[in-house]
Amino acid sequence: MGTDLMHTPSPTPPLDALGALRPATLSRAVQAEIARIILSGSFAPGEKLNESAIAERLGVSRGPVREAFQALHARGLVEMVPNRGVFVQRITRHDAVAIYDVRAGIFGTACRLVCERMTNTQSAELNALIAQMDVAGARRDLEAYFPLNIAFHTAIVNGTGNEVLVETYFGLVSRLQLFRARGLVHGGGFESSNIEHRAIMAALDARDPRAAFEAGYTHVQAGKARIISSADSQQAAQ
Amino acid sequence: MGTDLMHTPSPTPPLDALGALRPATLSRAVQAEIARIILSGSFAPGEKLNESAIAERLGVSRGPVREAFQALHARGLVEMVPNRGVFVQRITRHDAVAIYDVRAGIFGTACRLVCERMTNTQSAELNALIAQMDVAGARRDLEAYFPLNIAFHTAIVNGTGNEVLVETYFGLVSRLQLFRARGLVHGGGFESSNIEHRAIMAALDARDPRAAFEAGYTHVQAGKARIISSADSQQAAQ
DNA sequence: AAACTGCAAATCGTCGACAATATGGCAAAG
DNA sequence: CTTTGCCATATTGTCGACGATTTGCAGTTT
Repeated sequence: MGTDLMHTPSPTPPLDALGALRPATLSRAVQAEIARIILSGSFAPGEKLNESAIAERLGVSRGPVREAFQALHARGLVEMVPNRGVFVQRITRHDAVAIYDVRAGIFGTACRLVCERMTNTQSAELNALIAQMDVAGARRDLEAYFPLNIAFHTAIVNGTGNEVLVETYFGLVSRLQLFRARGLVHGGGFESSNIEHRAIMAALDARDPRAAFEAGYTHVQAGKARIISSADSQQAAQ
Repeated sequence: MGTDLMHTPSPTPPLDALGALRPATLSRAVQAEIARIILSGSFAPGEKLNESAIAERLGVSRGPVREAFQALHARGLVEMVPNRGVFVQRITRHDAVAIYDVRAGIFGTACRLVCERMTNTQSAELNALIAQMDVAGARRDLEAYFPLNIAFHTAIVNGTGNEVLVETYFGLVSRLQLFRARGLVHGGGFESSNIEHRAIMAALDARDPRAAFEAGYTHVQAGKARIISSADSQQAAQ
């Protein structure tokens, strides 16, 4: 009787108001936990993740762990080989370059989109962050500069109001954390970084979408160059 | 003994040469099948997908179906509500606009990246496709024009050699198919479309990356305007 | 000594069953 | 007649177990 899956007249649309916020389901919790561990760098890249071991460690069955693996694979954090298992995604320099190029395009696009709908409040917020970064930069206070830098980028990306863009952008950032987790010093040249932030801000305040894209794109590309060269030197020194 | 998952010395790197090409695992096959059915438009948007029913129909257990659902959720094709089930993703006009904006940024970036490393062979291939589209356009032969149009875009995206960009782009395209599957006539104004293709080509041949981005971005934005207005008129007529 | 073959252990893929949660209908109260 | 609470049903979430595939080792052969 109920197996006619072709013509169910869609009785109840989901209409999930008030969003699914909490990890009510166990799989979600497992996924969040494994993602946290991976991004913290506790697993070596390419390391095998044993289903049974993780299930036992988390006190759950293998089912939720397998579902969590699927989600992590979609996020690009693990690699799945049939009949072999899942491995922490191995990010080569080549991969990192590819991710950065896409991120540059996405972030530039975010700048462009924000430029077309920016409110005075948003502009003030961004300017305030730049000012704070100037202060932190003058003090060479990396611990203060770094979260401000992230907040600046996040404000622009979220400012688009484009949920797809937000998801795509942070997905790429997650994968790059996988690269940074190799023990990368990511401090080099943050003096020039805030100069680029001001260039973005200038294009935004000028309401020039094309210049905004260009400034955002260039900024990420510059960041790519800094990170990649840093990784190369570290790799050579190793 | 074997439960120490923190310090396995990563004995065998995956190194999956010769790639995982075919759905050796059952879950992959199930995922591919469900994705095919969804993208074919056989399911109404927002329709509930019953695990047991699909499992029985495909002759498998519920496990592989659940894993397939996870993957489909990551691809943005279904929505998962805890303790309620999974539903075919409902794409509103607002969502479609958001996806198109991101796709525009990605495709523009693809044009820019291709521009920086384009070979003569690639240029010739793209020009050939444009010529063929001219022929099909003159004949008003939509059946011939459409696959050529897809081939043109695909050639540019693949031409970047950036695997992350390729995945991201086609992921967005999949979601848009979900929007088109609502029974959208997507033929409107393909005369202007090939003019835009020539603009992209001109920027590529001129080796002007910024112009290439702009041409690609504008092209997708124009396509967005065509589809969205078409959807609006159809929705109004309904 | 090196390489190949076969076996045994481990791990993944899949399955059926039980428990928890949501859905829809029915009855009773207002 | 409407509304509210309860209960039967259906469906999802989770679990433990069985079969299939891979891996590593031991023994044998050239």
